[in-house]
Amino acid sequence: MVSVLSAQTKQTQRHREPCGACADCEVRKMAICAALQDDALDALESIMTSRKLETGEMLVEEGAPKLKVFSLTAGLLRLFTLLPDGRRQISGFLYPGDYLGLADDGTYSQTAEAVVPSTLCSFAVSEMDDLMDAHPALKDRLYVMTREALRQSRDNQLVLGRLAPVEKLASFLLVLSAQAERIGQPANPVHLAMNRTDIADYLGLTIETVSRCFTKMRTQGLIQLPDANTVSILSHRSLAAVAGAEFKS
Amino acid sequence: MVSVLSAQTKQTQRHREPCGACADCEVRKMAICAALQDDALDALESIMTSRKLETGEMLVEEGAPKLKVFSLTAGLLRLFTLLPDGRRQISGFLYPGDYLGLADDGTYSQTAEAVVPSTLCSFAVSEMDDLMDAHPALKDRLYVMTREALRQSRDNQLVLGRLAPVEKLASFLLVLSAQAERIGQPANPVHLAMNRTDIADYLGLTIETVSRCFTKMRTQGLIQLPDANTVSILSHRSLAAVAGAEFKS
DNA sequence: CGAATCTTTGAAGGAGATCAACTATAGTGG
DNA sequence: CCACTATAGTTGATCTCCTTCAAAGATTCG
Repeated sequence: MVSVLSAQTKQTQRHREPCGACADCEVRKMAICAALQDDALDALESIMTSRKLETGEMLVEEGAPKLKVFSLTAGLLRLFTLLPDGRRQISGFLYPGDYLGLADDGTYSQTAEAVVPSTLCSFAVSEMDDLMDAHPALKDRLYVMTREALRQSRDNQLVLGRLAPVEKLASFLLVLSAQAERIGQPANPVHLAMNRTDIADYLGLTIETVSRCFTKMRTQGLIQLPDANTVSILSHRSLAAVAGAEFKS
Repeated sequence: MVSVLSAQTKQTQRHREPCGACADCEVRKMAICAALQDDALDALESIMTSRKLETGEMLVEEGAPKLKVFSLTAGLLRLFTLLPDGRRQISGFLYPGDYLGLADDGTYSQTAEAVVPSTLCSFAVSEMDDLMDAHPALKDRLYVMTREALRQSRDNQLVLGRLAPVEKLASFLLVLSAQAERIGQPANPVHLAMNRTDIADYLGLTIETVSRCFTKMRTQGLIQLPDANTVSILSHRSLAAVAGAEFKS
Protein backbone atom coordinates (compact mmCIF):
# COMPACT_ATOMS: atom_id res chain seq x y z
CA MET A 1 0.00 0.00 0.00
CA VAL A 2 2.71 2.42 0.96
CA SER A 3 4.78 1.59 -2.08
CA VAL A 4 1.77 2.07 -4.31
CA LEU A 5 1.16 5.53 -2.92
CA SER A 6 4.74 6.60 -3.26
CA ALA A 7 4.74 5.36 -6.82
CA GLN A 8 1.71 7.47 -7.50
CA THR A 9 3.37 10.53 -6.09
CA LYS A 10 6.44 9.93 -8.16
CA GLN A 11 4.40 9.51 -11.32
CA THR A 12 2.17 12.47 -10.73
CA GLN A 13 5.18 14.73 -10.67
CA ARG A 14 6.33 13.58 -14.07
CA HIS A 15 4.35 15.76 -16.46
CA ARG A 16 4.34 15.06 -20.19
CA GLU A 17 7.69 13.52 -20.78
CA PRO A 18 8.70 14.15 -24.36
CA CYS A 19 9.14 10.54 -25.42
CA GLY A 20 6.99 7.53 -24.57
CA ALA A 21 4.21 9.66 -23.16
CA CYS A 22 0.60 9.02 -24.12
CA ALA A 23 0.51 11.96 -26.53
CA ASP A 24 2.64 10.23 -29.11
CA CYS A 25 1.75 6.65 -28.19
CA GLU A 26 1.40 4.32 -31.15
CA VAL A 27 -1.66 2.59 -29.78
CA ARG A 28 -3.38 5.63 -28.33
CA LYS A 29 -6.30 5.21 -30.70
CA MET A 30 -6.89 1.54 -29.92
CA ALA A 31 -5.95 0.81 -26.35
CA ILE A 32 -7.84 1.52 -23.18
CA CYS A 33 -7.01 5.19 -23.75
CA ALA A 34 -9.06 5.37 -26.92
CA ALA A 35 -12.25 7.37 -26.59
CA LEU A 36 -11.03 9.14 -23.46
CA GLN A 37 -11.25 12.89 -22.93
CA ASP A 38 -8.05 14.80 -22.32
CA ASP A 39 -8.58 15.05 -18.58
CA ALA A 40 -9.17 11.33 -18.23
CA LEU A 41 -6.14 10.61 -20.36
CA ASP A 42 -4.02 12.91 -18.23
CA ALA A 43 -5.25 11.18 -15.10
CA LEU A 44 -4.52 7.81 -16.61
CA GLU A 45 -1.05 8.87 -17.64
CA SER A 46 -0.37 10.19 -14.17
CA ILE A 47 -0.73 6.76 -12.58
CA MET A 48 1.06 4.93 -15.36
CA THR A 49 4.50 3.40 -15.15
CA SER A 50 6.33 1.78 -18.03
CA ARG A 51 7.59 -1.74 -18.09
CA LYS A 52 9.63 -3.85 -20.50
CA LEU A 53 9.74 -7.60 -20.88
CA GLU A 54 12.33 -9.90 -22.39
CA THR A 55 11.38 -12.82 -24.60
CA GLY A 56 9.85 -15.58 -22.49
CA GLU A 57 9.62 -13.41 -19.39
CA MET A 58 6.56 -14.00 -17.23
CA LEU A 59 4.44 -10.95 -16.48
CA VAL A 60 1.75 -12.42 -14.23
CA GLU A 61 1.05 -15.92 -13.00
CA GLU A 62 -2.27 -17.71 -12.70
CA GLY A 63 -3.54 -17.58 -9.13
CA ALA A 64 -1.40 -14.64 -8.04
CA PRO A 65 -3.21 -11.66 -6.52
CA LYS A 66 -4.17 -9.13 -9.15
CA LEU A 67 -2.30 -6.02 -8.04
CA LYS A 68 -1.54 -4.55 -11.42
CA VAL A 69 -3.16 -4.34 -14.81
CA PHE A 70 -1.39 -3.60 -18.07
CA SER A 71 -1.83 -2.14 -21.48
CA LEU A 72 0.46 -3.55 -24.13
CA THR A 73 2.10 -0.90 -26.30
CA ALA A 74 4.55 -3.04 -28.26
CA GLY A 75 5.38 -6.72 -28.60
CA LEU A 76 3.27 -9.82 -28.08
CA LEU A 77 2.07 -11.75 -25.03
CA ARG A 78 0.59 -15.21 -24.69
CA LEU A 79 -2.15 -15.92 -22.16
CA PHE A 80 -2.36 -19.53 -21.08
CA THR A 81 -3.36 -22.17 -18.57
CA LEU A 82 -1.32 -25.23 -17.62
CA LEU A 83 -2.57 -28.64 -16.57
CA PRO A 84 -0.67 -30.50 -13.84
CA ASP A 85 0.80 -32.87 -16.43
CA GLY A 86 2.20 -30.03 -18.49
CA ARG A 87 -0.44 -29.71 -21.17
CA ARG A 88 -0.91 -26.08 -22.08
CA GLN A 89 -3.78 -24.18 -23.63
CA ILE A 90 -3.06 -20.71 -24.92
CA SER A 91 -6.39 -18.90 -24.76
CA GLY A 92 -5.15 -15.96 -26.75
CA PHE A 93 -2.38 -13.61 -27.73
CA LEU A 94 -2.25 -9.98 -26.65
CA TYR A 95 -1.29 -7.47 -29.34
CA PRO A 96 -0.38 -3.81 -28.97
CA GLY A 97 -3.42 -1.96 -27.66
CA ASP A 98 -4.73 -5.01 -25.77
CA TYR A 99 -5.33 -4.94 -22.06
CA LEU A 100 -4.25 -7.51 -19.50
CA GLY A 101 -6.62 -8.04 -16.59
CA LEU A 102 -10.03 -7.87 -18.26
CA ALA A 103 -11.20 -11.26 -17.03
CA ASP A 104 -9.71 -11.18 -13.58
CA ASP A 105 -11.32 -10.48 -10.22
CA GLY A 106 -8.92 -10.56 -7.31
CA THR A 107 -6.47 -13.05 -8.76
CA TYR A 108 -5.13 -13.59 -12.24
CA SER A 109 -6.97 -16.43 -13.93
CA GLN A 110 -4.17 -17.13 -16.38
CA THR A 111 -0.45 -16.77 -16.83
CA ALA A 112 0.96 -14.17 -19.22
CA GLU A 113 4.39 -14.34 -20.84
CA ALA A 114 6.17 -12.26 -23.45
CA VAL A 115 6.47 -13.99 -26.81
CA VAL A 116 8.87 -11.30 -28.03
CA PRO A 117 10.43 -8.30 -26.23
CA SER A 118 7.49 -6.16 -25.19
CA THR A 119 6.69 -2.85 -23.58
CA LEU A 120 3.66 -2.14 -21.45
CA CYS A 121 1.94 0.53 -19.45
CA SER A 122 1.47 -0.69 -15.91
CA PHE A 123 -1.23 0.45 -13.48
CA ALA A 124 -1.85 -0.38 -9.85
CA VAL A 125 -5.30 -1.92 -9.57
CA SER A 126 -6.19 0.26 -6.59
CA GLU A 127 -5.35 3.41 -8.49
CA MET A 128 -7.09 2.21 -11.60
CA ASP A 129 -10.22 1.48 -9.57
CA ASP A 130 -10.16 5.00 -8.13
CA LEU A 131 -9.69 6.41 -11.59
CA MET A 132 -12.63 4.44 -12.93
CA ASP A 133 -14.85 5.93 -10.25
CA ALA A 134 -13.70 9.41 -11.21
CA HIS A 135 -13.94 8.80 -14.94
CA PRO A 136 -16.86 6.59 -15.96
CA ALA A 137 -15.64 6.66 -19.56
CA LEU A 138 -12.67 4.60 -18.44
CA LYS A 139 -14.86 1.91 -16.95
CA ASP A 140 -17.06 1.95 -20.02
CA ARG A 141 -14.02 1.50 -22.21
CA LEU A 142 -12.86 -1.49 -20.20
CA TYR A 143 -16.34 -2.95 -20.33
CA VAL A 144 -16.40 -2.66 -24.12
CA MET A 145 -13.01 -4.35 -24.33
CA THR A 146 -14.21 -7.14 -22.04
CA ARG A 147 -17.23 -7.82 -24.23
CA GLU A 148 -14.96 -7.89 -27.24
CA ALA A 149 -12.67 -10.37 -25.47
CA LEU A 150 -15.65 -12.55 -24.60
CA ARG A 151 -16.82 -12.68 -28.21
CA GLN A 152 -13.30 -13.57 -29.28
CA SER A 153 -13.02 -16.32 -26.69
CA ARG A 154 -16.31 -17.82 -27.84
CA ASP A 155 -15.16 -17.70 -31.44
CA ASN A 156 -12.11 -19.62 -30.29
CA GLN A 157 -14.36 -22.25 -28.74
CA LEU A 158 -15.84 -22.84 -32.19
CA VAL A 159 -12.38 -23.10 -33.71
CA LEU A 160 -11.18 -25.52 -31.03
CA GLY A 161 -14.29 -27.65 -30.92
CA ARG A 162 -15.43 -27.91 -34.50
CA LEU A 163 -12.71 -27.01 -36.99
CA ALA A 164 -10.34 -29.52 -38.58
CA PRO A 165 -6.58 -28.82 -38.26
CA VAL A 166 -6.18 -27.13 -41.65
CA GLU A 167 -9.29 -25.09 -41.00
CA LYS A 168 -7.91 -24.03 -37.65
CA LEU A 169 -4.63 -22.93 -39.16
CA ALA A 170 -6.27 -21.10 -42.06
CA SER A 171 -8.54 -19.31 -39.63
CA PHE A 172 -5.55 -18.43 -37.46
CA LEU A 173 -3.62 -16.96 -40.38
CA LEU A 174 -6.57 -14.83 -41.40
CA VAL A 175 -6.96 -13.52 -37.87
CA LEU A 176 -3.25 -12.75 -37.72
CA SER A 177 -3.46 -10.93 -41.01
CA ALA A 178 -6.42 -8.84 -39.91
CA GLN A 179 -4.71 -8.12 -36.61
CA ALA A 180 -1.53 -6.93 -38.32
CA GLU A 181 -3.57 -4.57 -40.45
CA ARG A 182 -5.35 -3.29 -37.38
CA ILE A 183 -2.11 -2.11 -35.84
CA GLY A 184 -0.92 -0.53 -39.06
CA GLN A 185 1.28 -3.30 -40.43
CA PRO A 186 1.06 -4.99 -43.82
CA ALA A 187 -1.76 -7.53 -43.90
CA ASN A 188 -0.23 -9.82 -46.38
CA PRO A 189 3.14 -11.23 -45.73
CA VAL A 190 2.04 -12.34 -42.27
CA HIS A 191 4.84 -12.46 -39.74
CA LEU A 192 4.56 -15.26 -37.19
CA ALA A 193 6.08 -13.87 -34.01
CA MET A 194 5.20 -17.04 -32.10
CA ASN A 195 6.73 -20.45 -32.66
CA ARG A 196 5.07 -23.72 -33.71
CA THR A 197 4.57 -24.83 -30.12
CA ASP A 198 2.63 -21.65 -29.36
CA ILE A 199 0.47 -22.11 -32.45
CA ALA A 200 -0.16 -25.74 -31.54
CA ASP A 201 -1.08 -24.89 -27.96
CA TYR A 202 -3.39 -22.17 -29.19
CA LEU A 203 -5.20 -24.35 -31.74
CA GLY A 204 -5.32 -27.55 -29.70
CA LEU A 205 -2.92 -29.45 -31.97
CA THR A 206 0.61 -30.88 -31.90
CA ILE A 207 3.54 -29.09 -33.49
CA GLU A 208 3.87 -31.89 -36.04
CA THR A 209 0.29 -31.41 -37.17
CA VAL A 210 0.79 -27.66 -37.40
CA SER A 211 3.87 -28.18 -39.53
CA ARG A 212 2.10 -30.67 -41.78
CA CYS A 213 -0.82 -28.30 -42.24
CA PHE A 214 1.55 -25.51 -43.28
CA THR A 215 3.12 -27.86 -45.79
CA LYS A 216 -0.27 -28.96 -47.09
CA MET A 217 -1.41 -25.36 -47.55
CA ARG A 218 1.83 -24.56 -49.33
CA THR A 219 1.47 -27.58 -51.59
CA GLN A 220 -2.09 -26.58 -52.42
CA GLY A 221 -0.93 -23.14 -53.46
CA LEU A 222 -2.73 -21.30 -50.70
CA ILE A 223 0.37 -19.83 -49.09
CA GLN A 224 4.11 -19.44 -49.51
CA LEU A 225 6.66 -19.92 -46.73
CA PRO A 226 9.79 -17.86 -47.54
CA ASP A 227 10.94 -18.80 -44.07
CA ALA A 228 9.29 -20.56 -41.17
CA ASN A 229 8.04 -17.32 -39.66
CA THR A 230 6.74 -15.61 -42.76
CA VAL A 231 3.52 -16.62 -44.48
CA SER A 232 2.56 -15.08 -47.77
CA ILE A 233 -1.14 -15.49 -48.42
CA LEU A 234 -1.60 -16.23 -52.11
CA SER A 235 -5.38 -16.30 -52.11
CA HIS A 236 -7.23 -14.69 -49.27
CA ARG A 237 -10.43 -15.99 -50.82
CA SER A 238 -9.37 -19.64 -50.96
CA LEU A 239 -7.88 -19.45 -47.51
CA ALA A 240 -11.18 -18.16 -46.14
CA ALA A 241 -12.97 -21.02 -47.88
CA VAL A 242 -10.60 -23.50 -46.22
CA ALA A 243 -11.22 -21.86 -42.85
CA GLY A 244 -14.64 -23.49 -42.88
CA ALA A 245 -16.11 -20.25 -44.19
CA GLU A 246 -16.15 -19.38 -40.53
CA PHE A 247 -14.22 -16.23 -41.12
CA LYS A 248 -16.31 -13.10 -41.45
CA SER A 249 -14.36 -10.51 -43.36
CA MET B 1 -39.20 2.96 -30.54
CA VAL B 2 -42.85 3.73 -30.07
CA SER B 3 -43.64 0.18 -29.07
CA VAL B 4 -40.82 0.22 -26.58
CA LEU B 5 -42.12 3.31 -24.88
CA SER B 6 -45.66 2.02 -24.70
CA ALA B 7 -44.35 -1.20 -23.20
CA GLN B 8 -42.53 0.82 -20.59
CA THR B 9 -45.66 2.72 -19.69
CA LYS B 10 -47.63 -0.47 -19.36
CA GLN B 11 -45.02 -2.03 -17.13
CA THR B 12 -44.51 0.98 -14.95
CA GLN B 13 -48.15 0.90 -14.02
CA ARG B 14 -47.95 -2.67 -12.79
CA HIS B 15 -46.69 -2.32 -9.22
CA ARG B 16 -45.59 -5.36 -7.22
CA GLU B 17 -47.70 -8.11 -8.61
CA PRO B 18 -48.20 -10.77 -5.99
CA CYS B 19 -46.66 -13.66 -7.91
CA GLY B 20 -43.61 -13.67 -10.18
CA ALA B 21 -42.45 -10.28 -9.00
CA CYS B 22 -38.82 -9.72 -8.09
CA ALA B 23 -39.55 -9.83 -4.37
CA ASP B 24 -40.11 -13.56 -4.33
CA CYS B 25 -37.93 -14.44 -7.33
CA GLU B 26 -36.00 -17.66 -6.96
CA VAL B 27 -32.83 -16.27 -8.50
CA ARG B 28 -32.98 -12.82 -6.93
CA LYS B 29 -29.75 -13.44 -5.06
CA MET B 30 -27.76 -14.60 -8.07
CA ALA B 31 -29.02 -12.87 -11.18
CA ILE B 32 -28.35 -9.36 -12.39
CA CYS B 33 -30.57 -8.17 -9.55
CA ALA B 34 -28.18 -9.44 -6.90
CA ALA B 35 -26.35 -6.70 -5.02
CA LEU B 36 -28.85 -4.06 -6.09
CA GLN B 37 -30.44 -1.58 -3.69
CA ASP B 38 -34.21 -1.54 -3.39
CA ASP B 39 -34.62 1.54 -5.58
CA ALA B 40 -32.52 0.06 -8.34
CA LEU B 41 -34.41 -3.20 -8.08
CA ASP B 42 -37.73 -1.36 -8.29
CA ALA B 43 -36.53 0.49 -11.35
CA LEU B 44 -35.37 -2.73 -12.93
CA GLU B 45 -38.66 -4.44 -12.20
CA SER B 46 -40.57 -1.52 -13.71
CA ILE B 47 -39.05 -2.07 -17.15
CA MET B 48 -39.22 -5.85 -16.97
CA THR B 49 -41.60 -8.05 -18.90
CA SER B 50 -41.90 -11.79 -18.51
CA ARG B 51 -41.41 -14.30 -21.25
CA LYS B 52 -41.77 -18.06 -21.57
CA LEU B 53 -40.12 -20.41 -24.04
CA GLU B 54 -41.08 -23.89 -25.20
CA THR B 55 -38.49 -26.63 -25.64
CA GLY B 56 -36.41 -25.93 -28.71
CA GLU B 57 -37.78 -22.44 -29.17
CA MET B 58 -35.31 -19.85 -30.41
CA LEU B 59 -34.94 -16.73 -28.31
CA VAL B 60 -32.41 -14.73 -30.32
CA GLU B 61 -30.52 -15.42 -33.51
CA GLU B 62 -26.91 -14.70 -34.33
CA GLY B 63 -26.59 -11.50 -36.36
CA ALA B 64 -29.98 -10.08 -35.40
CA PRO B 65 -30.03 -6.59 -33.91
CA LYS B 66 -29.76 -6.67 -30.13
CA LEU B 67 -32.99 -5.02 -29.04
CA LYS B 68 -33.61 -6.99 -25.87
CA VAL B 69 -31.59 -8.59 -23.14
CA PHE B 70 -32.77 -11.33 -20.81
CA SER B 71 -32.32 -12.77 -17.38
CA LEU B 72 -33.14 -16.45 -17.11
CA THR B 73 -35.29 -17.31 -14.08
CA ALA B 74 -36.09 -20.95 -14.81
CA GLY B 75 -35.12 -23.54 -17.37
CA LEU B 76 -32.02 -23.90 -19.53
CA LEU B 77 -30.76 -22.25 -22.71
CA ARG B 78 -28.02 -23.21 -25.12
CA LEU B 79 -25.83 -20.57 -26.76
CA PHE B 80 -24.28 -21.66 -30.02
CA THR B 81 -22.76 -20.84 -33.39
CA LEU B 82 -23.40 -22.72 -36.61
CA LEU B 83 -21.02 -23.25 -39.50
CA PRO B 84 -22.41 -23.14 -43.04
CA ASP B 85 -22.11 -26.92 -43.32
CA GLY B 86 -24.18 -27.49 -40.20
CA ARG B 87 -21.46 -28.08 -37.64
CA ARG B 88 -22.47 -26.55 -34.35
CA GLN B 89 -20.48 -25.37 -31.36
CA ILE B 90 -22.36 -24.74 -28.16
CA SER B 91 -20.29 -22.17 -26.31
CA GLY B 92 -22.24 -22.56 -23.11
CA PHE B 93 -25.49 -23.21 -21.34
CA LEU B 94 -27.43 -20.54 -19.49
CA TYR B 95 -28.81 -21.53 -16.10
CA PRO B 96 -31.31 -19.68 -13.89
CA GLY B 97 -29.71 -16.42 -12.82
CA ASP B 98 -27.65 -16.13 -15.99
CA TYR B 99 -27.93 -13.16 -18.30
CA LEU B 100 -28.25 -13.19 -22.06
CA GLY B 101 -26.57 -10.34 -23.90
CA LEU B 102 -23.32 -9.94 -21.98
CA ALA B 103 -21.05 -10.37 -24.98
CA ASP B 104 -23.08 -8.51 -27.54
CA ASP B 105 -22.70 -5.01 -28.93
CA GLY B 106 -25.35 -4.03 -31.41
CA THR B 107 -26.11 -7.49 -32.74
CA TYR B 108 -26.33 -10.89 -31.09
CA SER B 109 -23.11 -12.81 -31.63
CA GLN B 110 -24.73 -16.19 -31.06
CA THR B 111 -28.05 -17.97 -31.26
CA ALA B 112 -29.93 -18.90 -28.09
CA GLU B 113 -32.51 -21.67 -27.83
CA ALA B 114 -34.44 -23.20 -24.96
CA VAL B 115 -33.23 -26.68 -24.02
CA VAL B 116 -36.28 -27.14 -21.75
CA PRO B 117 -39.31 -24.93 -21.11
CA SER B 118 -37.92 -21.72 -19.68
CA THR B 119 -39.01 -18.42 -18.22
CA LEU B 120 -37.12 -15.18 -18.52
CA CYS B 121 -37.21 -11.55 -17.59
CA SER B 122 -37.00 -9.46 -20.73
CA PHE B 123 -35.65 -5.91 -20.97
CA ALA B 124 -35.49 -3.47 -23.86
CA VAL B 125 -31.86 -2.57 -24.45
CA SER B 126 -32.64 1.13 -24.69
CA GLU B 127 -34.39 1.10 -21.33
CA MET B 128 -31.69 -1.02 -19.76
CA ASP B 129 -29.05 1.42 -20.99
CA ASP B 130 -30.95 4.33 -19.45
CA LEU B 131 -31.28 2.41 -16.23
CA MET B 132 -27.56 1.66 -16.13
CA ASP B 133 -26.83 5.37 -16.39
CA ALA B 134 -29.17 6.04 -13.49
CA HIS B 135 -27.92 3.15 -11.38
CA PRO B 136 -24.18 2.51 -11.72
CA ALA B 137 -24.56 -0.57 -9.52
CA LEU B 138 -26.48 -2.18 -12.35
CA LYS B 139 -23.69 -1.60 -14.83
CA ASP B 140 -21.15 -2.82 -12.30
CA ARG B 141 -23.15 -5.98 -11.79
CA LEU B 142 -23.26 -6.65 -15.52
CA TYR B 143 -19.56 -5.99 -15.77
CA VAL B 144 -18.85 -8.53 -13.02
CA MET B 145 -21.02 -11.09 -14.78
CA THR B 146 -19.22 -10.42 -18.07
CA ARG B 147 -15.82 -11.02 -16.48
CA GLU B 148 -17.14 -14.23 -15.00
CA ALA B 149 -18.43 -15.31 -18.41
CA LEU B 150 -15.04 -14.54 -19.94
CA ARG B 151 -13.22 -16.69 -17.40
CA GLN B 152 -15.68 -19.49 -18.05
CA SER B 153 -15.23 -19.25 -21.80
CA ARG B 154 -11.46 -19.42 -21.42
CA ASP B 155 -11.80 -22.45 -19.17
CA ASN B 156 -13.83 -24.00 -21.93
CA GLN B 157 -11.03 -23.32 -24.38
CA LEU B 158 -8.78 -25.45 -22.20
CA VAL B 159 -11.36 -28.22 -22.10
CA LEU B 160 -11.90 -28.13 -25.85
CA GLY B 161 -8.28 -27.84 -26.83
CA ARG B 162 -6.41 -30.03 -24.39
CA LEU B 163 -8.66 -32.55 -22.63
CA ALA B 164 -9.30 -36.08 -23.87
CA PRO B 165 -12.96 -37.12 -24.36
CA VAL B 166 -13.36 -38.82 -20.97
CA GLU B 167 -11.67 -35.88 -19.30
CA LYS B 168 -14.04 -33.51 -21.07
CA LEU B 169 -17.08 -35.44 -19.93
CA ALA B 170 -15.84 -35.82 -16.36
CA SER B 171 -15.15 -32.09 -16.22
CA PHE B 172 -18.58 -31.38 -17.65
CA LEU B 173 -20.32 -33.53 -15.05
CA LEU B 174 -18.47 -31.80 -12.23
CA VAL B 175 -19.43 -28.40 -13.57
CA LEU B 176 -23.05 -29.51 -13.87
CA SER B 177 -22.98 -30.80 -10.32
CA ALA B 178 -21.55 -27.57 -8.96
CA GLN B 179 -24.04 -25.56 -10.98
CA ALA B 180 -26.98 -27.57 -9.66
CA GLU B 181 -25.80 -26.91 -6.13
CA ARG B 182 -25.44 -23.23 -6.90
CA ILE B 183 -29.12 -22.93 -7.74
CA GLY B 184 -30.18 -24.90 -4.71
CA GLN B 185 -30.58 -28.34 -6.21
CA PRO B 186 -28.97 -31.59 -5.11
CA ALA B 187 -25.36 -31.78 -6.29
CA ASN B 188 -25.16 -35.47 -6.60
CA PRO B 189 -27.62 -37.24 -8.73
CA VAL B 190 -26.89 -34.88 -11.62
CA HIS B 191 -29.81 -34.37 -13.95
CA LEU B 192 -28.87 -33.92 -17.61
CA ALA B 193 -31.47 -31.57 -19.03
CA MET B 194 -29.71 -31.55 -22.41
CA ASN B 195 -29.41 -34.47 -24.79
CA ARG B 196 -26.30 -36.25 -26.10
CA THR B 197 -26.14 -34.05 -29.18
CA ASP B 198 -26.00 -30.94 -27.01
CA ILE B 199 -23.27 -32.44 -24.86
CA ALA B 200 -21.31 -33.49 -27.95
CA ASP B 201 -21.62 -30.05 -29.53
CA TYR B 202 -20.54 -28.44 -26.29
CA LEU B 203 -17.49 -30.64 -25.78
CA GLY B 204 -16.39 -30.87 -29.40
CA LEU B 205 -17.18 -34.58 -29.75
CA THR B 206 -19.66 -36.85 -31.53
CA ILE B 207 -22.69 -38.29 -29.78
CA GLU B 208 -21.25 -41.78 -30.13
CA THR B 209 -18.09 -40.77 -28.34
CA VAL B 210 -20.12 -39.11 -25.59
CA SER B 211 -22.14 -42.27 -25.16
CA ARG B 212 -19.06 -44.47 -25.09
CA CYS B 213 -17.43 -42.23 -22.51
CA PHE B 214 -20.50 -42.51 -20.29
CA THR B 215 -20.33 -46.27 -20.61
CA LYS B 216 -16.62 -46.31 -19.86
CA MET B 217 -17.08 -44.20 -16.74
CA ARG B 218 -19.90 -46.46 -15.62
CA THR B 219 -17.80 -49.56 -16.23
CA GLN B 220 -14.95 -48.04 -14.24
CA GLY B 221 -17.26 -47.45 -11.31
CA LEU B 222 -17.06 -43.66 -11.47
CA ILE B 223 -20.74 -43.10 -12.12
CA GLN B 224 -24.09 -44.83 -12.31
CA LEU B 225 -26.68 -44.21 -15.01
CA PRO B 226 -30.15 -45.06 -13.62
CA ASP B 227 -31.45 -43.59 -16.85
CA ALA B 228 -29.82 -41.74 -19.72
CA ASN B 229 -30.47 -38.35 -18.14
CA THR B 230 -29.46 -39.07 -14.58
CA VAL B 231 -25.86 -39.42 -13.50
CA SER B 232 -25.01 -40.55 -10.02
CA ILE B 233 -21.46 -39.59 -9.12
CA LEU B 234 -19.99 -42.44 -7.11
CA SER B 235 -16.66 -40.82 -6.39
CA HIS B 236 -16.32 -37.09 -6.75
CA ARG B 237 -12.65 -37.50 -6.02
CA SER B 238 -11.93 -40.05 -8.74
CA LEU B 239 -14.04 -38.12 -11.21
CA ALA B 240 -12.01 -34.99 -10.51
CA ALA B 241 -8.84 -37.00 -11.05
CA VAL B 242 -10.14 -38.18 -14.41
CA ALA B 243 -11.03 -34.62 -15.36
CA GLY B 244 -7.32 -34.00 -15.81
CA ALA B 245 -7.18 -32.57 -12.31
CA GLU B 246 -8.27 -29.45 -14.11
CA PHE B 247 -11.24 -29.03 -11.86
CA LYS B 248 -10.73 -26.68 -8.94
CA SER B 249 -13.18 -27.55 -6.19
C1' DC C 1 -49.63 -50.40 -29.63
C1' DG C 2 -46.71 -48.34 -33.04
C1' DA C 3 -44.03 -44.50 -34.89
C1' DA C 4 -40.52 -41.44 -33.95
C1' DT C 5 -36.66 -40.05 -31.51
C1' DC C 6 -32.86 -40.83 -28.64
C1' DT C 7 -29.24 -43.66 -26.93
C1' DT C 8 -26.23 -47.40 -27.06
C1' DT C 9 -23.30 -50.69 -29.23
C1' DG C 10 -20.65 -52.77 -33.02
C1' DA C 11 -17.40 -52.79 -37.02
C1' DA C 12 -14.47 -50.42 -40.12
C1' DG C 13 -11.79 -46.65 -41.53
C1' DG C 14 -9.12 -42.57 -41.20
C1' DA C 15 -7.05 -38.65 -39.15
C1' DG C 16 -4.19 -36.91 -35.87
C1' DA C 17 -0.86 -38.22 -32.15
C1' DT C 18 3.26 -40.34 -31.04
C1' DC C 19 7.84 -41.78 -31.76
C1' DA C 20 11.87 -41.08 -34.33
C1' DA C 21 15.08 -39.17 -37.48
C1' DC C 22 16.61 -35.63 -40.30
C1' DT C 23 17.21 -30.61 -41.75
C1' DA C 24 17.71 -25.83 -40.96
C1' DT C 25 18.74 -21.91 -38.37
C1' DA C 26 20.82 -19.35 -34.85
C1' DG C 27 23.96 -18.71 -31.32
C1' DT C 28 28.75 -19.88 -29.05
C1' DG C 29 33.24 -20.31 -28.41
C1' DG C 30 37.60 -21.81 -30.19
C1' DC D 1 35.71 -17.36 -39.66
C1' DC D 2 34.33 -21.73 -38.98
C1' DA D 3 33.22 -25.80 -36.63
C1' DC D 4 30.19 -27.10 -32.82
C1' DT D 5 26.09 -27.11 -30.28
C1' DA D 6 21.52 -26.18 -29.24
C1' DT D 7 17.05 -25.13 -30.64
C1' DA D 8 13.35 -25.10 -33.92
C1' DG D 9 11.05 -27.01 -37.75
C1' DT D 10 10.04 -30.60 -41.09
C1' DT D 11 9.23 -35.20 -42.62
C1' DG D 12 8.45 -40.17 -42.16
C1' DA D 13 6.44 -44.50 -40.07
C1' DT D 14 3.44 -46.43 -37.00
C1' DC D 15 -0.27 -46.71 -33.94
C1' DT D 16 -4.10 -45.43 -31.38
C1' DC D 17 -8.20 -43.29 -30.73
C1' DC D 18 -11.97 -41.02 -32.44
C1' DT D 19 -15.07 -40.66 -36.25
C1' DT D 20 -17.97 -42.67 -39.45
C1' DC D 21 -21.30 -45.86 -40.91
C1' DA D 22 -24.64 -49.13 -39.46
C1' DA D 23 -27.91 -51.40 -36.64
C1' DA D 24 -29.94 -52.66 -32.54
C1' DG D 25 -32.17 -51.31 -27.97
C1' DA D 26 -34.75 -47.93 -25.16
C1' DT D 27 -37.89 -44.29 -24.32
C1' DT D 28 -41.49 -41.10 -25.45
C1' DC D 29 -45.71 -39.71 -27.29
C1' DG D 30 -49.63 -39.73 -29.99
